[in-house]
Amino acid sequence: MAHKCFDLGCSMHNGKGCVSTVPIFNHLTQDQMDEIQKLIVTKTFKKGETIYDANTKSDALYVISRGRVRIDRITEDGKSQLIRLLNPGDFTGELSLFNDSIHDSFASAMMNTNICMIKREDLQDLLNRYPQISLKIMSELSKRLSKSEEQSTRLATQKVETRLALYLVESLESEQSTKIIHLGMSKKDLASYLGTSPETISRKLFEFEEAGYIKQISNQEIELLNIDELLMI
Amino acid sequence: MAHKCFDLGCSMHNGKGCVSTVPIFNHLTQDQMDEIQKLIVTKTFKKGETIYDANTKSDALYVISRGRVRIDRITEDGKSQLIRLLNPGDFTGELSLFNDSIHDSFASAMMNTNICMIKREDLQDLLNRYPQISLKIMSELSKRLSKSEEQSTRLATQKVETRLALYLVESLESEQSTKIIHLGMSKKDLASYLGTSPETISRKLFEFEEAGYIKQISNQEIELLNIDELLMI
DNA sequence: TTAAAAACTTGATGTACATCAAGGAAAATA
DNA sequence: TATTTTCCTTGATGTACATCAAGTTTTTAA
Repeated sequence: MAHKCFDLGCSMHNGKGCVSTVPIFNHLTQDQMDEIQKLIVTKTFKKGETIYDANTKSDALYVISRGRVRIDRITEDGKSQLIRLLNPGDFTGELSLFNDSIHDSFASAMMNTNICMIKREDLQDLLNRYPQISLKIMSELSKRLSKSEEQSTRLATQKVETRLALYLVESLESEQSTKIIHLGMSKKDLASYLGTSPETISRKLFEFEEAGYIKQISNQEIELLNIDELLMI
Repeated sequence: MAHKCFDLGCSMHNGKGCVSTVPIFNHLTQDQMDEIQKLIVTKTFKKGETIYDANTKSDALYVISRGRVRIDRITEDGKSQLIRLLNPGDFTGELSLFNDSIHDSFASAMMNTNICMIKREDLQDLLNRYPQISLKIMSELSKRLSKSEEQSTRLATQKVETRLALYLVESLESEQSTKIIHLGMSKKDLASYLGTSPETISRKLFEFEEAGYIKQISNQEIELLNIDELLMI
């Protein structure tokens, strides 16, 4: 489970750089991690800055070291959807890395963010020498594929209400004991992610609150009062 | 580009088995392919038979050798969606293979189908010795991820009309010269895949035909008459 | 600290699409 | 070939949700 990093005070930065903290590398020996660290270029992005654009062909693996990154997709006719949020330890850039293809989405920093970049050739070399890294990447890619397909199925078959309720409950799972979830994004972005409009999010949350299922504490904080009922929607 | 195999007369079967025909293995030397072939168990499934179920934990990679396979996802409340069709050369099973996780979807044969199966331990061993195979798998997984995210974005932002038009045009790309596409599935299944109802598919195709964009030749064959207009929808 | 810009809420209205129903066509099975 | 089953079509009706609009609050930036 990736360590969540919602505010600027939080940091995974340490003397060793980011290799030792990310799941795809931190299972290696110290010597191997030191070797990889030398190949890494760390870049800092300010809030709102673009990390890569759709239709560009940047050959690198991007690993989030500190901060938070959003991935958006643009349709043929200019609409956009938020498809993923990346927290420290997560990576992106795989499509243009393994496919001689251009990026099909764009990545931007949601707060001040540090990113570790490894060039395509360097990574290929690592993958050839340490097959374990490939296994980690395949594990991560297949998990993401599964989540993405689940999202498709929900968009295809469920009402907004249901998608929202499931989203709330699943957000809780990462933070234990307390029943307060931090959306970590605006409701406008949540609407985009769930394939609906901000107005509908607003109204549905109001309905949930009226029914006693949740309590809206602040714009991005929600307390879940009745998880069982939420799951029944 | 995978060789498409729509009817029973078509076959990729040959004396060497399926290793030499599938993209994730056919770049290896003959000796290596022969070695892999020995690890493979070939299974035959009749039309309609289940290959694996959701919630089972079968540790194998499934590579389609001959025939056609569908992957469906079931939601918490019992609705289902067709999410992928597999043709010869395609593989599945990766989630439970790389993650100690159970299948989150189920696979069934759409026609009589031959499948090559490799056990988890055997594959892990191969991946350790031939890192090239991992690269092919990562390439394939990231392409599928990209397609799945694109599908999400379309479901989230586009009208049924648009999704259908795009589907028709993109179906053509695999078959050159002629402008006739073979759906390869019932309209009921197409509706499920596109996140709509069979009735709506029926009506939209009728509208496309009325507008002169397409001609419905038979239930699963459609001639595209005006691709540019279809892309403008 | 104040001004400006986003984000959020709530109401009113419209529409794309689901669902139900029932007859007809095609496909599967015996 | 006959018979059953599944699939497809077309109409009628209902609804979940988008969109527009305008006021309000929160956040950001100067």
